[in-house]
Amino acid sequence: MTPAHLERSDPDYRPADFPAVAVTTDLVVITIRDARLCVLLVRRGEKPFRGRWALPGGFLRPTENLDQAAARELTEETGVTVARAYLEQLASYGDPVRDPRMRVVTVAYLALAPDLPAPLAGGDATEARWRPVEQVLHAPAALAFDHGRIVADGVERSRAKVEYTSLATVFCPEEFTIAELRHVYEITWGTVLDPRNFHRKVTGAPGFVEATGESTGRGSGRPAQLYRRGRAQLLHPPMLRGAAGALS
Amino acid sequence: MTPAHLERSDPDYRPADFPAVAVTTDLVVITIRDARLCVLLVRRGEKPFRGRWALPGGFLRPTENLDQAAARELTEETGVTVARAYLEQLASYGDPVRDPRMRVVTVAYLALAPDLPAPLAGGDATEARWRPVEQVLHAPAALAFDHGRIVADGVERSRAKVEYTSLATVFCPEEFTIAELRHVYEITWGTVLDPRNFHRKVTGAPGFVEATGESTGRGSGRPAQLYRRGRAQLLHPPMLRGAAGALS
DNA sequence: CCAAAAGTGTTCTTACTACACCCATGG
DNA sequence: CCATGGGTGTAGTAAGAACACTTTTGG
Repeated sequence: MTPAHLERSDPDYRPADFPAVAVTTDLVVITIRDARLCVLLVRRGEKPFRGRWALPGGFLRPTENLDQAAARELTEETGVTVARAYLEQLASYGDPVRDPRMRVVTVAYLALAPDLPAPLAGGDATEARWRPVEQVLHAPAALAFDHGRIVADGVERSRAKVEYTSLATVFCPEEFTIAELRHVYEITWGTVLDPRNFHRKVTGAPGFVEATGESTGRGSGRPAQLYRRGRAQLLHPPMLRGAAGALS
Repeated sequence: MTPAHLERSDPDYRPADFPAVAVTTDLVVITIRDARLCVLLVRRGEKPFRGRWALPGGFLRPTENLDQAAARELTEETGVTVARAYLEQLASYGDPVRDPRMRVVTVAYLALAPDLPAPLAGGDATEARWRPVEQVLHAPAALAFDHGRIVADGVERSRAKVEYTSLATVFCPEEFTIAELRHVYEITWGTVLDPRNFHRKVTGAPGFVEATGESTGRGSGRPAQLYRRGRAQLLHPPMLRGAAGALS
């Protein structure tokens, strides 16, 4: 078989005729701020949808793959490195009329990050801001393009993933208490969990969290132990959010 | 705000300069044949990778969205309509050198279908065939492009989805016995399940299956009741495949 | 001492496991 | 009658739900 680099240089190998498409990556960056699930939005400085809020994103560059493009956008928009956050591909969106200029297919990524300093403005965004996801879910058409739908998909994925993975810890600082971790679940799901059963479940799940030995005295009441995230990626059995597991 | 059709015709609105990308959809069509999980492959009639086995797929057309492109490919390659099968977006793959001709981003779809007549050849495929997924997972590099990786991702998604959805029924004919449904799980997961507990769990899960009242006498032993798939999409609680739930 | 939050012990209940047992048909 | 697979009953066990109770701090 002919090596790839030879084939690439041979013009006969080009596909006959294909529709011109632009590919972008868009980011659904989710964090917890002021006890609310928030998503990062930027205000568009260009047409179309100039002045409307949209997801951060941009065109795929020639030499980078999809994951690299998303990681680059994340760092550009938030200053956060991939090491400190979590990034995974969400889904692709390619309705023919989703962008009025031309055919654009976007590969959306979901990023989960701890509470961050105020977001950076940059690129074609005149402004950047954290917005509570409830506002977006309630009025998805307020965002540019189909970004309201993408945010909804990202939030749904987040809510599902914290159930059976240890991802809830990426919303917490480096060291955190069990109560702080519980608040992450309560905010993500909009439920109230029993602190006592939650504590037992989290500390009993091997590799979920590991104690630092330190404790914190902030606030009233008995000081809480501090924990770091453990090595486990998956939770067996998962956390439960439904009728069961939640307080009535 | 300016209507979309006006913006589209205004050349000022075009993005300055974006890399030329071709977008394709590829299908991971999975079925059960001869008690094995099988994936549909086509033999390539064109360079690159001429003569190698690959996933069915093709270029996105100007007026269709991603789901429509995948549904069209599915019907073209298998003759199966979307109504009879299950189709969902799997993931997108966009490594810069995954196609030696040019930059190609593919949006892969996962299709689950009941046992089908011999697949159709068509398009640029000289031949089409069902191949046991184990062969592909064992030697992913035997397929063209990165299709081995895509198949692996599709199989993993299938195995996970039958756990908490009622999707296993799409592998069965219109009417099926509980034992046939159990075989779907056993083949998908490569485990052996207790027939008695499986029967109770499936018939006890509301909306999973509904009895037709008919029964079948094929084979020896007591005739089995026939069931149709129910309306439920999700299984609460899920089927279990791990150490628990399987026979030793 | 009291309020407040952290953390433990214990009972109740659900749901899965394992397996004995009965049912209905073909040969 | 026996073999074969379909289907039910039931005791044992793992894990969640609910909640009483103890611990440790600040005021």
